[in-house]
Amino acid sequence: MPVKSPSPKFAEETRDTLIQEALELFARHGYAGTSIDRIAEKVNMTKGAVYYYFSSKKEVLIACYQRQAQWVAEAVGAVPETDNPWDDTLRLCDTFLDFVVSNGRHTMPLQEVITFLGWETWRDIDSSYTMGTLAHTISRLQDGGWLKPYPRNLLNSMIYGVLVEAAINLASSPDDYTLQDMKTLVADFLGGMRA
Amino acid sequence: MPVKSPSPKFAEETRDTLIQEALELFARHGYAGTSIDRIAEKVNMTKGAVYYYFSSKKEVLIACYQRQAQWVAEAVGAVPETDNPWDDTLRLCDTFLDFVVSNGRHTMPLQEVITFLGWETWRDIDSSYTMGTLAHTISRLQDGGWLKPYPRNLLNSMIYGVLVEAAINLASSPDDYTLQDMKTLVADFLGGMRA
DNA sequence: AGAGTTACATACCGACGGTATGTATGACAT
DNA sequence: ATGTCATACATACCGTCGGTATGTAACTCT
Repeated sequence: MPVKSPSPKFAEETRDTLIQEALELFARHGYAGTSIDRIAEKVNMTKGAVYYYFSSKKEVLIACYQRQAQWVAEAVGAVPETDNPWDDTLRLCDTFLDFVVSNGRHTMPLQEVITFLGWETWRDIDSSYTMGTLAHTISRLQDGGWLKPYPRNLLNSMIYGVLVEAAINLASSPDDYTLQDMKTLVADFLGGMRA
Repeated sequence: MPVKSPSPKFAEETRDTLIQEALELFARHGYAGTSIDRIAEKVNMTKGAVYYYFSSKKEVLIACYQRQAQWVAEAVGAVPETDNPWDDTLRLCDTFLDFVVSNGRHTMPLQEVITFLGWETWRDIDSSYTMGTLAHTISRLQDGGWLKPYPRNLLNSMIYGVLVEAAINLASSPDDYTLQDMKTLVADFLGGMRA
């Protein structure tokens, strides 16, 4: 069997495609339903190669989720900031839902990531991405006195939680309601917390 | 080795303790972290015995979750119905959160159940228990014109989703906020949907 | 040209989900 | 009393999977 040239350039490339293909398998068949062997097979390698790049299956999941979180964060981070933090927050939520709906087939369900990574690890990763952006907007709301005086962590967790919940429902629902229905409900949810 | 008398009375009893012990192991060590062998060991039996009562590990999970859901449904179903559906709904939510907080150590995280059973199976089970009770209250709200005109399934899914999200956060949060904080937020969430 | 590092492949282990089969026990019909 | 049959398990085994240890070809550097 021919082996690729041992240059760090090729190695990074290999690692990159590894993450990409693993993410697709995780998204389609779930974490438990995707074996390392199958990931390796998809990139025409063996299990040993995967374990050369990642020390465990969990590490593969982490890398995949980091990439996924980065995508979401890029979409959400592209929302421009105006002088009205309330409208900014609403647009951020809408953008998040738009992204998840349009990319749902190629992303891993958050609940699964949380289950297999554990709550803390997940939160550590996510706080650098989408949750970070969201927390910033929420801080603007709170500092501007737009919201009732909730504890900060409660706000971040639950607003993000509602968005995640909305995303999951949109992804798995029949055609009982539309994306617009969901956006309206999320907006009303925020409205209920307004000072 | 002595074998128990093959009477259906003993068999039901055995199945019952099997569910009980499995539920405790699932709650403490998670689904993936609990092997059938370990469940069998805890009831002084072997794997074969477990597979006599359940056709798969998933079936064990289903049985355990049904029992857990029944407990929650009993607590939530005990909330009396008054002529004010709004207050009834709020009390139902509070009762749900109370129960989850006080029994959190002995119950399986919902996200894990959803992950391993799949969204549809979970919903099929849950609709007979807590979600059923909740749907009834929500229908009263909607029929009484208390709520904005959302699609029914959207309401049920998201309100329950928020409760589940709240429960998960309460179970895994540090002491950043209190149960009362969470109840206030949930109440405000419902307030945002008021007509 | 030899030594060391890189980028994999190969072979193997233990744990686990699941299955097939054996078997002691009691119920029941004769 | 005895044979038959279902019950309630135990035992033994298989395939898969996560993980590890080791081998090895290719390239780099001296």
